[in-house]
Amino acid sequence: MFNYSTSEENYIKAVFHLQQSDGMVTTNELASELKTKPASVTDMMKKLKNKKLLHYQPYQGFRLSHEGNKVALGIIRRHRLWEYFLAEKLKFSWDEVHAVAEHLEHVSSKKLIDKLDEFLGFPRVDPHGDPIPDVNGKIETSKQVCITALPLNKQAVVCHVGDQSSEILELLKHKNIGIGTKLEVKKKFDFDNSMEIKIKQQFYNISEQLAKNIFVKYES
Amino acid sequence: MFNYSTSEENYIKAVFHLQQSDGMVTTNELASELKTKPASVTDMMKKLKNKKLLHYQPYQGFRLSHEGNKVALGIIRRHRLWEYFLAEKLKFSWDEVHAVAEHLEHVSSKKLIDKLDEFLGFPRVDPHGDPIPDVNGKIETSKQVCITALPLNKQAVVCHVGDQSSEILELLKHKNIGIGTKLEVKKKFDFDNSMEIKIKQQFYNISEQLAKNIFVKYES
DNA sequence: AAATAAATTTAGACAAATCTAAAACACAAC
DNA sequence: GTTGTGTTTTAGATTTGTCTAAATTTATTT
Repeated sequence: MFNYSTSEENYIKAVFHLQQSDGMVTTNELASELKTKPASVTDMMKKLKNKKLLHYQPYQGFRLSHEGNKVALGIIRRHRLWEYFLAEKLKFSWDEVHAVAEHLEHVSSKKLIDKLDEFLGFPRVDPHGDPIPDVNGKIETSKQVCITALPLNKQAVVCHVGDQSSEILELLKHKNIGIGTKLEVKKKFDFDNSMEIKIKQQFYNISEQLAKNIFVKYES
Repeated sequence: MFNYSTSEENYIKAVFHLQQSDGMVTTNELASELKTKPASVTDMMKKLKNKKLLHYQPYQGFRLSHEGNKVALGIIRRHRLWEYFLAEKLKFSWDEVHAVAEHLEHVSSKKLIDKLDEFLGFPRVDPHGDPIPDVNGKIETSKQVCITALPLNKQAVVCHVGDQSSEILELLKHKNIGIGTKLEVKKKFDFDNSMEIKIKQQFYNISEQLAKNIFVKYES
């Protein structure tokens, strides 16, 4: 409907992501997510409140309004479609798509995005397994499970990776783990919460930090 | 090498285009091209001079330095590759590509552009017939002729359109004129410099303004 | 060569987005 | 219920890009 600056869009997107887990988002959380200062966050939150994109009472944290959520889903749609395009058509590797998509997502032409969607064949998930909102902002919520909660010896398929930093993606590439990879948890160690998983007859050791970022669906 | 703001890039691009015809570009020319005020132009010219992208002595007009030209060609490469992508892959019509490419051109990832170029099959000209600079900024200069200078009854092929406004492109679409269209000038009228051209057994009347914007190559 | 007109530059102001440092607030601990 | 700590907000400054209005320079005309 309206157009927002690159900066506004980045704040909106960050609030959207943080409120998934936290419900209410705080100033410090947002500042560290966006690598900016708390004072800057407050300034922007006032602005977005004026534009009715979020609910915010001083000192009480914030969450997106209905309108704010719609805007966020639009940005996420653009981001994930570009990621898909970069990986699928331009053959970017898994860990490179995110950074470039961060820029492309701010080019906001509805027609561009809808035609891109069509050109790509209406993909449902991006290269990290995250669902892509459709034209109306509807997003698929699949019941995925973190491998820390997976029972032993149960076959499952990687469908999502939590973190998007190039560090984690580099590590996963090294261990041959990607979206669609079939795996089984063979052992869990209580000492450090690390685990051993099996992929194609090969065994790998996974740290707790890494495990927390790998999500799977059961084989269907 | 370095990164420039969207605003800086727009000024650089505009100077590049204006100096093709004029040699030396003036403050007012640039201001009207960019729909801004002369004072803003002066401010930006000082900045670009400091960055050694252009030659400029107060009151003497300006032209791009060697470095400035290289930067300009990079921007033009991005713009025209995106235009080609939009028209060829996303099926945008001729008159829609320019506006969207204006935004995409500012996403400056060398890898993105080089991979896009490869994906598109290294096209040589954009949908308006303008040549696309290669990775090294080299640009094809073809000896094209404006139809105002075309002898009567000589077969020629449209290869370029001067103006890029959606108005002119809409008009051309209506008359079935596009890149690759074969035409012949049948008559010129001295009164208003309008002319009659023939396309596929059909005759069309072309105003002086329009004729000045249509460029052709002779049939080969 | 002086006067006038046009183009260009300067000076000062403003909006957006950011920052630092100081003040205000919330809340847990005593 | 006062105190203290950490969080959040305010106040004021900065940078980028823009503008208006005034001053300056260049060009034109007589």
